[in-house]
Amino acid sequence: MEDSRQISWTKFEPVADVRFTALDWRETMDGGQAFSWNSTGNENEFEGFFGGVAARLRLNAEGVPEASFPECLDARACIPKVRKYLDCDTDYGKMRESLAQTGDAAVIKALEIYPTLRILRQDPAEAIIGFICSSSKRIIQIKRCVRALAGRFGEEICPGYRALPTFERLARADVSEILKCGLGFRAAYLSSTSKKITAEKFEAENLRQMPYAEAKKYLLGLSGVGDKVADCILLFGCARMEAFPVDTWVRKAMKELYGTPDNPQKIRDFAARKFPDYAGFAQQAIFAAKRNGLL
DNA sequence: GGGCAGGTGGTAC
DNA sequence: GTACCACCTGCC
Repeated sequence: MEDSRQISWTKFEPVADVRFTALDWRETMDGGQAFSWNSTGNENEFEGFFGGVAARLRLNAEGVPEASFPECLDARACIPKVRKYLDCDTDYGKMRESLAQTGDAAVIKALEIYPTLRILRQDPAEAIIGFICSSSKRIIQIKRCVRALAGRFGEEICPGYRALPTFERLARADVSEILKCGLGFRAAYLSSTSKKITAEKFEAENLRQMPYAEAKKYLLGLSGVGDKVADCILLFGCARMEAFPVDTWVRKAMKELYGTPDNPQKIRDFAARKFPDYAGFAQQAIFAAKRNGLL
């Protein structure tokens, strides 16, 4: 984003008739769902990209999300994309009601703390890239990798602004080039996965339609994608609310809250039973609350 | 300066 | 099936 100041931006305008609390907004944009957003320094304002769109997103005084775009983009065409990205057309009421019906104290309290939390609808392909980078890394480091990959291999969206690269482009790249983006041992994973997807002509978008089990099985066949990363891709890249990514923090939190054994498979089974259909959304709320010391 | 991080894959029982 | 441990790199 270092060049972004050189381009001019359109006026901020509302994205949709939805509201976020400031806490929920920051949690949604900067809580580990996506890695392409960075704070602009202004309160509750982020700058980044998704798909072929670069944008600045912020919350206005009423809690309504607003967007601004580089002038080279057609803002009229971008607004609906942002609306979709923020999952504004999904009614979260039903999901929340279903989770409240479980009577689980932790999820009920977490949903009260985060009354307007949403799950971003990222591209599956972007989620695959982001979460392959994520293993054993902190969010700040993952963001750097993602930004470097875009800078080095991505198509230009606007001068100084690049999208995340396609798998075709990454498949052509030498691993040593990918390494320069700070991926470390994940560079080989990303290279191998890009080559596999390109060779098979697999469309990551298909993951959205595939049955959950089938989509997960496919993802597990990719290099650098294990259970946790596969579930992150399914939850944040395919809006599959039943996906329940189990990382070290979730393991700890689940043990504390429910006394679950320290076994990812058992934790997933437990969550699926406890929160039918929406385990992933429940986790996002519970885990955010836990991580921020609010639960 | 050593330990460890929002895991995965390979190997050894 | 389950239990380790190496793997890059950067930050504490």
